[in-house]
Amino acid sequence: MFEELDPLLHSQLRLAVMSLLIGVEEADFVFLKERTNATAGNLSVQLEKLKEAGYINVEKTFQGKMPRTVCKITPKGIEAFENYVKSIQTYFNAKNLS
Amino acid sequence: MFEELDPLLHSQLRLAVMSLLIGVEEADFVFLKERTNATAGNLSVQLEKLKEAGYINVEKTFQGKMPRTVCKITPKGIEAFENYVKSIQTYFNAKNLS
DNA sequence: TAAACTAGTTTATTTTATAAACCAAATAAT
DNA sequence: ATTATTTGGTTTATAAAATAAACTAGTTTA
Repeated sequence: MFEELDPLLHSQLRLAVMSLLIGVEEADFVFLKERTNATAGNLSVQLEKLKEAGYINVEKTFQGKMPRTVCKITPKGIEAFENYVKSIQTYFNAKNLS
Repeated sequence: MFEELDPLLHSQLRLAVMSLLIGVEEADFVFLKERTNATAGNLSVQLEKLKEAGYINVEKTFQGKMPRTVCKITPKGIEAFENYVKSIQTYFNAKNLS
């Protein structure tokens, strides 16, 4: 009856990050940090997990002399996100099912 | 931008329980256990948390000689559930916002 | 009357989430 | 020029959650 909710996405911060990344070509650490209101430490940890899972790519570059970490959602990440959305919707509609 | 997700509902099992309870007048422990596929221990703990939060009422009765634990969602629980659904939807639509 | 089942609760363990502390380099102030 | 502050992070420690395993109390069945 209730589908498993992908534990990698069932996390407030990781879900927020994925929600942002799915709407843009790419986004850097600072942008994600500002938009999600996360602490840098927490964001760093959660980005690593999303990367580990193959849901995002993380590229470290330099912008002038300052480091820049750019993130981009992968096809696998898009699929996982869409699947998560579908799965959790079934919870919300549970009362309509047998 | 991203609303807080009620941590009491942002839990797979508690969300499943609330999804079930919102659709019925009441439900007992055994029913909830079967529908959610939870272990009894886990369900017991999570029901206690929902009760603590005032999201459900739990009544212990007897059915013949056997104990029976009946759960019922409260108005506060209904409100919290609807609010959670609304909040998480904003994540899914983040790409449409500024 | 012993074995197995029902309906749970309590406790212990593992996993997560999160913040706090830290680091290296860049820039600004004195 | 050297000290302070800021930027852009990572690592580590702690608190909270989820979960399973073990246990309890009573019932039914063999």
